Amino acid sequence: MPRGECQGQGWWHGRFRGCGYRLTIGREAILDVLSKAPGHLSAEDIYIKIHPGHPNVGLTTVYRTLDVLSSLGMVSKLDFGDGRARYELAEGPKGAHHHHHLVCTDCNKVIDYTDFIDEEVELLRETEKGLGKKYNFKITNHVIQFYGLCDKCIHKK
Amino acid sequence: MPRGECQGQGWWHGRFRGCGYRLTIGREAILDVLSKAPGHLSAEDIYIKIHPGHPNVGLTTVYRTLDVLSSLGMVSKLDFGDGRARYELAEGPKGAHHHHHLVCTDCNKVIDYTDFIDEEVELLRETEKGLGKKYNFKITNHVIQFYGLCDKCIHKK
DNA sequence: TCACTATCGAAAATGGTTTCCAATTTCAAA
DNA sequence: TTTGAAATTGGAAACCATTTTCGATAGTGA
Repeated sequence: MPRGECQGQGWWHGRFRGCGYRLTIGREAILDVLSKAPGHLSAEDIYIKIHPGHPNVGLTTVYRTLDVLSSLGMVSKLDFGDGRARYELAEGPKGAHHHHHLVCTDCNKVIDYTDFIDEEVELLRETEKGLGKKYNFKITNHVIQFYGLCDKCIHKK
Repeated sequence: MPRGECQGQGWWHGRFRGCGYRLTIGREAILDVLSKAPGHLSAEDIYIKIHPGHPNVGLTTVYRTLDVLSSLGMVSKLDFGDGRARYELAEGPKGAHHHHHLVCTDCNKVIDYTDFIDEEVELLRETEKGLGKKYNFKITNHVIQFYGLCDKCIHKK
């Protein structure tokens, strides 16, 4: 994961070139899938979705690209505890679709919630600022997840 | 992970028995290590710490026990994104040592912070309540983590 | 004592992710 | 154009934390 730094603004194509990366067919295809499918795709999900139209894009490339996208801050890598990373397009803490996650520890169902987001984000922003200063961290991302049992799994046995 | 349900109160010994589990030497040793060492131990860390005094407790057992402890809510399973789970004794959202995490995505250094915890916890409690009701979730845990670059890694090229 | 489980450790298997490598593509400078 | 260095690629093999399997042992209640 070289050339990590480069959190500029701008988007997609320009962003890539500006950081010395090339926006190739494969990468575009991956971004395309991510922007169309509703969140939480695993590397394999993406690979499978891409394969019909781009049979020559390998799983390795998907992983590599997700890594790059992630280091550019364009994609968020999520972990719901099932041993398989998920990815979703990042939209910044103030983006219209910003959400947090509610994860069932039994069936691994994931609910995106946006309720309370405003309050959370506000608090988070302050916290981020304070922590960044105190610990000399350059904070780029946050994860808020609630774990528990979903409707079905509470009653299931 | 059988017999999942059993989030009673009480602690340790009584808690085990009450749920049909046995509190064996190995399990006690694991709880002991967790309660003494400062948080964030991986399964292997625990295995290594235990081994001198309990050479007959295998890594498998450590994993199994952590699983049980986790399902009993006595231990929190953490993920810092380095592909290796960490565990720490759970203390409940209101526990004296409750903290959240600040993770460097470059060197994987983890800082426990307690600043802002009060505000966070308060908001969290409300959110938890609201979400639980709205989505019919029985929320048992939450994760709040900030990711970024630590002091050293910002400047390290 | 007698079943009936829970539990055990070691070894093997699993499976997501990374690494390796040789071939290909891209792009800017000549 | 041509050219060469750097970026990128796919496939196979490696990696490695975690799980599963399996046969054996130990607790527990009757």
